[in-house]
Amino acid sequence: MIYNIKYKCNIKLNIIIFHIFIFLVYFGVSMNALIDINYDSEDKCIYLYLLNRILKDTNFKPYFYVDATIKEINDFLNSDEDKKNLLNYIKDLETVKRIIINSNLNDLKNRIIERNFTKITVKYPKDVPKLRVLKELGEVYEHDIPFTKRYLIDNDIVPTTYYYDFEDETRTIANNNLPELKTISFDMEVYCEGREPDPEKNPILMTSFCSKDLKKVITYKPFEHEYVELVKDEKELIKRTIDILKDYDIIYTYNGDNFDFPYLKRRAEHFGIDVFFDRTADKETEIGTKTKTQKHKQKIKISRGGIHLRSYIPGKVHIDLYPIARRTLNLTKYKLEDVSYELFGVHKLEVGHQNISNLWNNMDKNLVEYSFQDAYYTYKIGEYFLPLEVMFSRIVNQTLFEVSRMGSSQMVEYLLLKHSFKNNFLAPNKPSNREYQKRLREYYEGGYVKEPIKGMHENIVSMDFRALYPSIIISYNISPDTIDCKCCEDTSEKILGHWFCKKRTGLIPMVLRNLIERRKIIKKILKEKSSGEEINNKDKENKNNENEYYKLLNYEQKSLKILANSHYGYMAYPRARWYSKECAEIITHLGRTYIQKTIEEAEKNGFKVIYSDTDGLYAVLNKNTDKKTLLNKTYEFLNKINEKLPKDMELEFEGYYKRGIFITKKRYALIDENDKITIKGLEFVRRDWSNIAKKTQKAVLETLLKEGDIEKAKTIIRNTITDLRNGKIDKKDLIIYTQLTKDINEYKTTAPHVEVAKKILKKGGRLNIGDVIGYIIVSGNKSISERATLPEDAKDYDTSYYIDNQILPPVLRIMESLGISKDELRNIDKQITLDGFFF
DNA sequence: GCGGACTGCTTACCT
DNA sequence: ACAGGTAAGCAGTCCGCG
Repeated sequence: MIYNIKYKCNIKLNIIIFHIFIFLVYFGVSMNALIDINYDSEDKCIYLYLLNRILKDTNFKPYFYVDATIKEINDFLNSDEDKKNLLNYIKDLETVKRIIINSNLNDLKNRIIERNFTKITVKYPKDVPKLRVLKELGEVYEHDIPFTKRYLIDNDIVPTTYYYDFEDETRTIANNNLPELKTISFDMEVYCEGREPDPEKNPILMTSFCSKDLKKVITYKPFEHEYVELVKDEKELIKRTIDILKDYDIIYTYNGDNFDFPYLKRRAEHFGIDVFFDRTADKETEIGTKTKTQKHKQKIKISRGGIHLRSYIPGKVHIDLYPIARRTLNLTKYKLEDVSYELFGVHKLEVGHQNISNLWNNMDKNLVEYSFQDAYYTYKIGEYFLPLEVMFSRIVNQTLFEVSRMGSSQMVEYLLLKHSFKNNFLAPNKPSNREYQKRLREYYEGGYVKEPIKGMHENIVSMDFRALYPSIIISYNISPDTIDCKCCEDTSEKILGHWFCKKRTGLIPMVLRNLIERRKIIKKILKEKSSGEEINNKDKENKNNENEYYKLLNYEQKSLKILANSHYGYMAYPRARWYSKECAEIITHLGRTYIQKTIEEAEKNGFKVIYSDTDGLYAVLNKNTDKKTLLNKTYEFLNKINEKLPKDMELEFEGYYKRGIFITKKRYALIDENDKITIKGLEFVRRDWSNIAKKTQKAVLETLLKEGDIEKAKTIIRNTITDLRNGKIDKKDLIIYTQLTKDINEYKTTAPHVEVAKKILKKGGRLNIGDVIGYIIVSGNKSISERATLPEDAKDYDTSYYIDNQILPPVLRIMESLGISKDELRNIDKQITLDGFFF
């Protein structure tokens, strides 16, 4: 009820805010949101890129901390002539009180200590590394936080969020809306002859764009296609491309980080064109003084970030959707075509890279259509992923550009850095390489997995702990800054010999509680909404605004969940600043204790627990229990358990299933009342099995789960084998996909996908770590690896390999779990041999 | 010398 | 470039048999 009132207020408030907004716009003051931030080393200042304005800040200076007194620092720097030079870089030395975490658990001093450090403020970001020699005096802290990220943390600016008046110091957030960003997708076709295109030689043929109100393909050959804009030559094409992109805030690409932008830049340089993306309408304002200055130059920067490139344009948000798709979706492969099929169920036009030069030479307008479709789907995928990325950007407090390139551990780290700053902590340093190596060798036990009772079960219920690890962290206040605190040594219960502070909430539990509480509120609002959906009868426009509002809440809720679930893994991540193996170990230990206790209790209450993994379990009651009794007993049991659990922990009802087949740990299949089948771990869900093997397994499972008909299952297997023998199987269904997880030279063993990778390289192709390789096993008597062949080169396929190594093992494992003897199964194949004989 | 058992490396899944 | 737990395939080696 309370939330219902709140939600109604929100809607009213939104309307009021909207009117205020109109009022402010009218009188020349408008809400604004930050979309990017950049430090310009020529102008020596921070540029804040707002929606339609650039602000300049020359006041904020880089700084870091040293564990030494000002006098010690001065003496040190004056000790010889070389060091004296360093004094020039220092703008200010100041003694400040900060809280530091003592991470040495053998040291029985207090876990956290508040004491003096020297804050060293320098003139320019590049001066910080020069002054790192001060570590000879004492530990240096927060010296490696990038300046622009530091700016956002210290000034508490939430990117991609509307403020009433951005230039007002109090900076009040106006609403939850997505900023009105002008978004465009961009894609490029390049001339290539089978090999990887070379930017020194191969020209750009066309560039395509798609946005809300623009569909365009620029090229310099008169193709007949409605979207074509004809220019004189490649040089004009590049100029025009830059010109179009200038006026957008967000540029979506698919692999633009590593291909499109680096290539565009190289070609532009080749023609002597400057790759500047200044927006024509931009005005620059000095913070505080509000004086207009000269137009700013937004030049593209291609930098190296680990093994990958990053293509950054100051003031714009380049979102490369490829890495986002890789980590957000679980697919067999990740070409643009695969991702658009997954998200929209449509097959886009494909031409294959090797054919591009042909289509170009023949002036085939399919090339234009293909190119445009690339841009079109890139745009659609971009719009699909954007809201979630915006939410991450707001919660983590970093720009869209950065956040869209971060893994979850990095997001957690920036979230913690922000709260660490707010609470006057000094952030722990990243581990040295030596420390990293040491951490890599530290092992600890994870979740508990119960050996399943193999075979078919009926009337199954599943229950699981809601956010097990996060709730344990909060309940026990587990954090590197609360473990083994001096103040609670005598009063706390010991877990694996450790204990946690009872007087002060730790950094990680604090952050987690924030995330979880916010998510609870959102979930409640969304629940109220869906239950009140029919009753509400408002006019259309209001309804649309409302839906938008709820959609965003749903994205926020999702991002909160992802971030909350990443904290446990973060603490065990060897490169983490707030690394604590002890904390991680205790979390999993408590997790094991809780699930094992729950299993025990379930058994005591008449349940038979079929299977359990980490935070949940599947159970059945006696054979003849009907569904209603089962569910009643389950809820009764849940109540009983939840009464005993800490208040932040909860065992939840997950689902009811008619039937389930359990094969081994982590491998099982279930069917619910609506005949919806869930398959876990089996070959069907793995990419490194041929489609024919997966399809057969799925069909067998379906028959067994729906009808329990073993004979019918055998027939399916028999038919597939016959089809294989008769060569009736589509080539596509024979391809096996395997990911390349390291450099080709680092493999210690021969493996099919590695051998195929070598063949690709020989043909002049290029491969990256992470690429997925598809291959078919062709006939012959050499090893499987030697017979693994690129699908386009495969002339036939090895029937017996596909029968014995692909079709049979996955289905036979299922049949065996049902207690069918090996002898009986052998007959399946024999009968076919006979069939073949008689034909 | 032969063939199954075992081992190490590798991948992709589950939570 | 978030964790550990797990099954399973392929290549290569071991090992018992005779």
